[in-house]
Amino acid sequence: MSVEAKSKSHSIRAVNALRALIFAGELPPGSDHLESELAKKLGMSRTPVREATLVLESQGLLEVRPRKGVRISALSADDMREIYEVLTELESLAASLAADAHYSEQELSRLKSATLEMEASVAANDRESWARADAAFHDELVRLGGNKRIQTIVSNFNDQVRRARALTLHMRPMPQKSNEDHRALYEAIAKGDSKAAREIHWRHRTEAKDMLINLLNQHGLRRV
Amino acid sequence: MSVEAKSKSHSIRAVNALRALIFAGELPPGSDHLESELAKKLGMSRTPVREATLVLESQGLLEVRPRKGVRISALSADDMREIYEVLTELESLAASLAADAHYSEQELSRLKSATLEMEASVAANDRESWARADAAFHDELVRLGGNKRIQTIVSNFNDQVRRARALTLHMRPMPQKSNEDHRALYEAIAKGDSKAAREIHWRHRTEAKDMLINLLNQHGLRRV
DNA sequence: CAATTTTTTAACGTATACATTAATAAATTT
DNA sequence: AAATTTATTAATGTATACGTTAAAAAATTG
Repeated sequence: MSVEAKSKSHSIRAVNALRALIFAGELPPGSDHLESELAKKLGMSRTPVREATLVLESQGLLEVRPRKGVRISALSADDMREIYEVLTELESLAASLAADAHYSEQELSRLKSATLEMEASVAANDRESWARADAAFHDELVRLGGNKRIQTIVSNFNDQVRRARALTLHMRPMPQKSNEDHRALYEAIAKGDSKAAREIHWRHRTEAKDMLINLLNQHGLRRV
Repeated sequence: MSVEAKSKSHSIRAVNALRALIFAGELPPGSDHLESELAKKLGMSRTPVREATLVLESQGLLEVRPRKGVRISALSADDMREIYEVLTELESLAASLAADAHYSEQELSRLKSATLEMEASVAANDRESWARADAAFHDELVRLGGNKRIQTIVSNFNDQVRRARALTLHMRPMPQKSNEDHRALYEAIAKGDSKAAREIHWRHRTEAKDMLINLLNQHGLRRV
């Protein structure tokens, strides 16, 4: 039995299933879908589907447009800039908080191992594996920050830009510089230097934002 | 006919009505309420009420606890710290963005008038009026930042700490220093000095956070 | 034929009936 | 009487019926 099928309610299963369909590109950005279609596709009635769409709308993944169906969100370069501005700021805060927490090496081990994985991935020229380690690094960073609100917001926003990241992953040069940033950030956190941690990550994210937006523009990806 | 009654759907009216009941303290923090009770109170069926509770849950105002009713969120001092950390960071970013936008005096007029109102309120020893002007100032600041995502998050978080602010409004000394901060921030934005704008507002919010948390602790307000 | 009005259609919003299931109470056992 | 099992209750989760209403299609008018 799949994980989804174990979920208590159809409503929760609908949220997970719709997210999965969106991330898989089966419900592409900008496309419209009637409640009844989605209900049929998910094998349930409209009620739990409606509830799921409200939740996903509040997370910015789609928009409920009465009588026109739900529209899967399509982000412009400007939307991307807005989201990255917030991600930059909140992750930098998390980095600063993590440094102030004075974690032991033991407690920072997952952060460390993510940096090692990234370095190995770059050496092996494996972008997919690098992207997974990069995501793990950022997740762990935010977790170490210890602020649950930041975790929730960052998680939502990462969902929203997931497609754009996937699209541009193979357009980028191998992230050599990025790995140096991660290592420097790790050191700052281990030393408890919150000011440095904040600044290193802020620059790191700002550069990533500019890179992403330039790539989208260069490749004529108006909305993703 | 009231504004709420004009709203298209019962579902939207339920969201507004429940928010109003929460802010008015009629649904106090920590209290539980069955869907059917709320439906009866709002004069509609459970369906739109359920939809409203899902929306409000995603905004952090309540928690849906199956078979135990919805529980109105009660924030601890630590929750408050988390929320203020995020508010501090995002409003500071908004201040920085506003400065970078190089607005004209005309465009900054509402920000200016809010500072004047605050000064008049302090002179008149009128805390309620000061609080309204302060809220207007912060709203306008975030609006001038121009980032819609920041506006949404800040608005949600302000809703969550609204009760705590109201509770502590009359425990505070008259906000003399606060007005000086606002004036300095206005000047920094008018000059286009984004670094100063960010730092001034960051300190301002950090001090407000410490003040609020101290007041809650001193007065034994464990959860609000 | 264009513009307007009327009619039709169908998607949504809501109420309601019912199935499900967690929590409680009652009964039974030890 | 305590512990366990069984039965009951009631709140939720879901499906469905139906009224409402926006959009589309058809009919009418100028």
